[in-house]
Amino acid sequence: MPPRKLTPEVVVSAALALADARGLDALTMRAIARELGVEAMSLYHHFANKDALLDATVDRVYGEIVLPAEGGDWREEIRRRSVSVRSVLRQHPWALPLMESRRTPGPANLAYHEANIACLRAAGFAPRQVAHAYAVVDAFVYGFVLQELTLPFDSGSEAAAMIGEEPGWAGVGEWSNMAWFVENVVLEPEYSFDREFEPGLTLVLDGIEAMLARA
Amino acid sequence: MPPRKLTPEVVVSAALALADARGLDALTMRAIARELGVEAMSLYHHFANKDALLDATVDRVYGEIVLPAEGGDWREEIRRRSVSVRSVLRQHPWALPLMESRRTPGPANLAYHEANIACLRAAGFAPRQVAHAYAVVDAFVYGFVLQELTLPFDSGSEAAAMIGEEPGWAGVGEWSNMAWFVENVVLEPEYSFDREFEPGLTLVLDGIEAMLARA
DNA sequence: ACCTGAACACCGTTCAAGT
DNA sequence: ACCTGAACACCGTTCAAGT
Repeated sequence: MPPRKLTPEVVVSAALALADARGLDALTMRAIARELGVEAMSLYHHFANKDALLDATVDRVYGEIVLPAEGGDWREEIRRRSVSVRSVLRQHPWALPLMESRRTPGPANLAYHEANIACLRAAGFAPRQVAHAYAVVDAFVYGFVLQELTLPFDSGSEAAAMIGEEPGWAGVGEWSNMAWFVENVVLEPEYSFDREFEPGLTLVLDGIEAMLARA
Repeated sequence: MPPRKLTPEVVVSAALALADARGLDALTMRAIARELGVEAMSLYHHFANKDALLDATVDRVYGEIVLPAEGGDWREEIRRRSVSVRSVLRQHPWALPLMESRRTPGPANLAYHEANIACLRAAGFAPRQVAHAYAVVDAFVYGFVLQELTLPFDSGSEAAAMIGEEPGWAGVGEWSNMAWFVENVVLEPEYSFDREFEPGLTLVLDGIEAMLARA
């Protein structure tokens, strides 16, 4: 790495690239510094400590999310930004675990919240309706990604391989219902957990629409 | 700590208690051993490495979840287990971040999946309907807890305190919509993010019911 | 102002040694 | 079989020192 001038932005970029390439465990102060051709202690001139650097790195990830527009069709806007959240978190799978521990929202995080509230408010949602809608959509989106990232298999074929390994896994008895599920869903050639996202999101958006209609 | 006979179960109990008391960062092999009146290296006689110990500890948390019964009203069963998942994860706030990184489900985790599938199957769900319902409910529940644990404030009064600290936070301009939201929702005396759980869960369960009706 | 290098108090884990 | 103690290669972070 050429010794570019060290700024917080440059440090965060290096941290992001390192985490993407080698995972969260590899994200050490020494490793980030090495990537920048500098000593670990130099980073402390730009960030109070590692936590502050992680806060800034997480906020950079927030900055990649496509924000909903104010004044458009709220359903389409929220749908698009939900797809974007998922896509960003899949590009940086180390980021979600990190987000849970940070409690000091950065500017991009705040801008994200601002845009979402603005979108729903402009669409005529009452304050309480914004609270309900926002909570349930975000819960679904974050929770779905969390499941995706944790899943021990990505597709039917990988699941089949996993079952092949576990001796007697699909055997009747203790886990007969899982066996039934695997056989009739997971092993279907067109199955992929991925595909549960769209119908789930639609279900949630339908629910919000129904809530509006009731009011 | 009296030097009880060391077994995997005893070690996991110590790890759980330590994490509950002092958080995930305090959960080191040395600290767990100290709690048991033993040396760090003794733990390696019962677990291959720290990861294996964490796997077992996470599985113990899964074991605390109240499982849905097979044959009851699926809505009530799933509702109750969802409330239980949330309650367990709030008792062990360090567990959720940990779950994301573990990819080898333990026996309690498998039993949890088995019971959920059994419940929906017994209620007459087709395989594909089980997949949809399960994905969307779990996404909502895990995602909601994730938001709860990450939230920088727990109640309106804490939010008010936070806003008081940030100079010009509620000022118009850049974050006017957040200001509107805080004023009209967060600062309402009866508001608490907690309360979004029940309506959100109801919305999701209603959506599943509607899906069944359409089939 | 910005970066360094040695040092400190920690980690997880190895290995050979004790009982 | 089960536990120990020293050691190794790491951490984040301090501090005093360099430019």
